[in-house]
Amino acid sequence: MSRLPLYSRVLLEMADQSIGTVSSEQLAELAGVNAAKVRKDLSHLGSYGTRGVGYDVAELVAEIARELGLTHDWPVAIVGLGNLGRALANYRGFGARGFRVVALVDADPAKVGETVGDLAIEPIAALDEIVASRNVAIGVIATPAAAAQEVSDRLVAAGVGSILNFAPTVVSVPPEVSLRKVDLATELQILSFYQQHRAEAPA
Amino acid sequence: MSRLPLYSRVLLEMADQSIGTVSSEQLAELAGVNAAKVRKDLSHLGSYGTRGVGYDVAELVAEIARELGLTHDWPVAIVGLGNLGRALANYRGFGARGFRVVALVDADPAKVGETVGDLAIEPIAALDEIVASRNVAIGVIATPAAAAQEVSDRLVAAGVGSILNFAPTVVSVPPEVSLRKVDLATELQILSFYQQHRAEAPA
DNA sequence: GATCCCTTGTGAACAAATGCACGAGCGGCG
DNA sequence: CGCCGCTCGTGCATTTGTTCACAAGGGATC
Repeated sequence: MSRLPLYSRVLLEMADQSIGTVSSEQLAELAGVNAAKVRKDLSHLGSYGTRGVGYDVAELVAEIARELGLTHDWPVAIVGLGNLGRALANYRGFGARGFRVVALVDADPAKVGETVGDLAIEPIAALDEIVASRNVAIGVIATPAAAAQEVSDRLVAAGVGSILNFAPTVVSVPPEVSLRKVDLATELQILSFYQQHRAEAPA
Repeated sequence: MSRLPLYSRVLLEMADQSIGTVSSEQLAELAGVNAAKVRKDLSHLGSYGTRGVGYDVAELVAEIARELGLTHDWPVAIVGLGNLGRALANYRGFGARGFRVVALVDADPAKVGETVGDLAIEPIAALDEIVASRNVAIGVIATPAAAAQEVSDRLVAAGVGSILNFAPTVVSVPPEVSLRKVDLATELQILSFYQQHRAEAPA
């Protein structure tokens, strides 16, 4: 389920505060979801709770990390070093747990060679070689919309298994490749939608 | 529905190409969804299609824009001018359609006064006054996780109607305020999840 | 103006996700 | 050692969202 990362984060905070045990009720409260949902989600991982007591925080953190595949590093490549790409490259939380940015790629020859964070920007022609030699598993697309599909195709052809798309356009990938998208414009428009409807029909 | 922004984008591209009319089938293809879903979504806006022909692109664009509240500008304030906040402030697609960044706010006195894009960073103490005088409708939180809830509370207290949260933490808002979140870490972890499970159980 | 083709709009089947409610089982207390 | 209170795990009802299938209806052609 897609709520596991959320639980993971909450549980890590609890572990920092040396909290040893947590009930589904507390976890639900902190994660902003229903308690039954928490229990159902966690029961899919197997049975890690103790009736009458709750869940062991450390054990649950470990179990979720294992389920999410966070026990080993995933090499990440960022394609497109415009505003957003640079911000992502410098973003610390990125590498925080399990994700290591191992390559920055851009199509603009003027940018190639430039250093962002502690990596040099490489040309897109080298993409195949980079993905293969550094075992890149996840490709991040931060290019303009027009380039997104082609970059995606090249990443997939090079053997990337997952793509995170920030470009404001629909990209298609073969079914065996995972795709997630993050779209600022869409998010804003959804907020605008609610705002608009509140204005039209005030409570 | 949350698919309207997607349709809107596809339709705008079509309008650029001087395409006058579109069937639900075509639109579905380009948006990567089911044709029946497109029709059902659009039927919620009222009846704007012509049987046997399809939908008029220009008319549909206008109708969706109206529904989404994109016919007038929404003033946006960005709080937190770290890596991500700066990228957002410089992001052009932001202001592209209906969203105008009217204020940049940061808690760090060292940053106040600095110019990003064409706006000066203002102190967080001025938040109330800024929101009120500039009619800020949407607040964007790009602060560290620890500050997110407090910033959110202040934005809400100041009268903001919608919040877009980029900080990797759960923030709660009163029910009359809309909240969306964008969380890079979560997206990566979801990709990691699929990657992990593909590795465990290869097709 | 009648016929035919095409696409919409929608009712109904289907599927997925959510939430409730309660039985099962563990720990603590007397 | 038995009872009691607490919390997990889960079957079931309900809601929400998706998909199918088809009748209704517009436009073109003759």
